[in-house]
Amino acid sequence: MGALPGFGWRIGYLVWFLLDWGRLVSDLTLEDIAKKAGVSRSTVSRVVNDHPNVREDVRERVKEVIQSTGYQPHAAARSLASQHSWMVGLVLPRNVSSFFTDPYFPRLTQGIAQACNQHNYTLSLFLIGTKEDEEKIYPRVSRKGLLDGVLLQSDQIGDQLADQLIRSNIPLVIIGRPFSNKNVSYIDVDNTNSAFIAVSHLIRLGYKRIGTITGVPTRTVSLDRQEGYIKALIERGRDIDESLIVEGDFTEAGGYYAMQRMLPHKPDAVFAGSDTMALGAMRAVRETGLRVPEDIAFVGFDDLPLATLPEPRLTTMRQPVYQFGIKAVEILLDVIENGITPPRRVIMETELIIRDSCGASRRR
Amino acid sequence: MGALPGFGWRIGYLVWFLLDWGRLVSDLTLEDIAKKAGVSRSTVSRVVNDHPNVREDVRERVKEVIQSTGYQPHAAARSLASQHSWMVGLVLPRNVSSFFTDPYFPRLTQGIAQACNQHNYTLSLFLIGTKEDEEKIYPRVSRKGLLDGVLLQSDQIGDQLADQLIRSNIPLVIIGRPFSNKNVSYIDVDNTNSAFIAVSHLIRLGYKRIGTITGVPTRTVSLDRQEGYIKALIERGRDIDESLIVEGDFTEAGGYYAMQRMLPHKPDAVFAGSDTMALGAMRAVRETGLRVPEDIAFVGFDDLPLATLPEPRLTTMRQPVYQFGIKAVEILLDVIENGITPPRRVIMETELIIRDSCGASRRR
DNA sequence: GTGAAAGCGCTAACAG
DNA sequence: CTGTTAGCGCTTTCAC
Repeated sequence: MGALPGFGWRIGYLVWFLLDWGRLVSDLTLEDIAKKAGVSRSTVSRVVNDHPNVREDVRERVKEVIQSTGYQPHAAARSLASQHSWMVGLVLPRNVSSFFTDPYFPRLTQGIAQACNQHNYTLSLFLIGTKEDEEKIYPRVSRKGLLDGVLLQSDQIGDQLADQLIRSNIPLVIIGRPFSNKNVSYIDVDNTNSAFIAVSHLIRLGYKRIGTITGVPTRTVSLDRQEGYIKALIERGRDIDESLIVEGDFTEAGGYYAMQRMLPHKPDAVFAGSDTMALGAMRAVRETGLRVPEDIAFVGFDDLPLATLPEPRLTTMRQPVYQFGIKAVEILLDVIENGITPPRRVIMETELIIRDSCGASRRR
Repeated sequence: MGALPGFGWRIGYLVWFLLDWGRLVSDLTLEDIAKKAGVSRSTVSRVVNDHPNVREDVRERVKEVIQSTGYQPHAAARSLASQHSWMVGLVLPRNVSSFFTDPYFPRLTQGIAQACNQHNYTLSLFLIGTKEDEEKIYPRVSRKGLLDGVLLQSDQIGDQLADQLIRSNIPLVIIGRPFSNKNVSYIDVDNTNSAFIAVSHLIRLGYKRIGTITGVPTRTVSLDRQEGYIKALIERGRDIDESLIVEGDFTEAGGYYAMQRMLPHKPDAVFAGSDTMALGAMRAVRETGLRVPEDIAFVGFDDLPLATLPEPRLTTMRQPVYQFGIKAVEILLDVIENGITPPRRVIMETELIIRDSCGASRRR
């Protein structure tokens, strides 16, 4: 080919044509850049990856060529050669029927996405919608050469995926307290203690018949918060009235119906397992003509933006949902990049935000 | 090495040790499977990819080996060789401050994720959080060898990313009506006509001072719905009262404040640009002691689950948000797999869902 | 500091 | 129908 200058010229012509034309603007390879900069592939690779061993002027020259051509390394090629994809997966389970009903998950996702942006990782989202999805999820997530690590929202009891992922040894951080796995990194708040504090607050305000709306009983978050509720009552020598413990499902509607079931048992205060359920419950209360907090006081959990909106602003246990996401990614990347082995448990702080719905101001 | 049987044995030993041990369970390559099945790499590749040209019994044998070893092809290697990653990106812009406030986006995302699962594509999520993200987003999304195509929620005026992506020639489907680009595939509803119908409904019910809460004026969806509102009024010979057109931002709080600004101008009905804003607006109305729909009637837009919850159930223009996601993926995969070139525009159907907030029942 | 060379694990002609 | 042979574009020793 070197013997055919005319041919070489035609190639050049073709390339520039394509360069001006769109799609192929950057269909250049390391090789091409190397040629243009008068160095070898290795050197270009080094400057692309910020390796130290490159003379400063050479580095500059190469960088200029990269700039002017808009060269970008081929993601798959790089992954294959380096065994590192710079991608992490976020897996959200099926039971999360509340995914688009409860702002919790969007908020969490936002935090995670933000952290991924910051660290230049690509985020893959695995939403498990159907039972079939659930069965096919493991191979999809664990496929070799796809993800460097995975974030799994999993506090479901008997979560198979969590077990499989742990066994697979892929870097993993669980969001929420896993039910039965001891040897995983996870991030959570102390739900039991937080609930304890929330309910104690209601007790201190003098309420006598304090009920609770729990989440689905298949998640540790529900169990933990319920446990905190019970502990708080017992610590003050109160009896536990089963009729004041009703089950919701973390949705607004769930809170609404749960409250309808609780109302006949005359609670004077309610600790709801989430803000969204608290909102639904308060709606049920209003519909019967009762007032919040005068007739029934409320404390929620989450402190999502919606908590401050409705008329009696919601007293609630704030948990740093967005920060969950940020932190979870940080832990995961630490494992990925530094191979930290011992599982880490991170418990984030919660804070009781006292507003109107608990009646604190009027009870003073 | 063939001359050192002892060494070979040790290798075998090592492999089985690892096989039992977790992470490396599937760190087998095509080559390994080929060896175990007594065929060549190509043949294994063929059965993995369901190519027809494989004898039935050979196919069975290979499949068995694959089953028993839990072999999975290496994603990056496959992408590199086939120039096809089986990944699509979903890009959600920054202006979508409402991402975790308005259930619209979670719902859309769900539809997209569902469709990706179905078609065995991996979904990557790009949430643009900060201005910096915005600047770095194009190279990240367009990186060679990463995505087969991208879904872009873009009806922002002057969306640079959309322009860049179009020029890059990567398969692209835009969700929403792009402001200035003619040559793209996109999927949307007819917002103008839908708003027209919604407002006409209010006119027909006899309301005289019909206001509207618009979305941010930088999105076509806001402009289109406002246009429909104006057209409906003009068609009936009504004057346009500027004081009855107020701007929200697609959040509950935005609707609330917008309504507070509109209230002094005494509307008797309101067309809100989204359900979420309608909810906020209705809250503002309630707080002043006025009733919905007796004093002020409402029609919303979206028909997200929350529309049916509050006391006067919301009359609203239903748009098939989840279906958007499904359909958008289908179009995108069509382009990816069949290289359909001419841009496609898909306009989905809307439907006016009449409930209580418009006062239809009492006006009859 | 820099380049040559050997893969990473797979797909896809091309022979046979 | 099956195996051989080239790569896909990049990283990474290993010499120099």
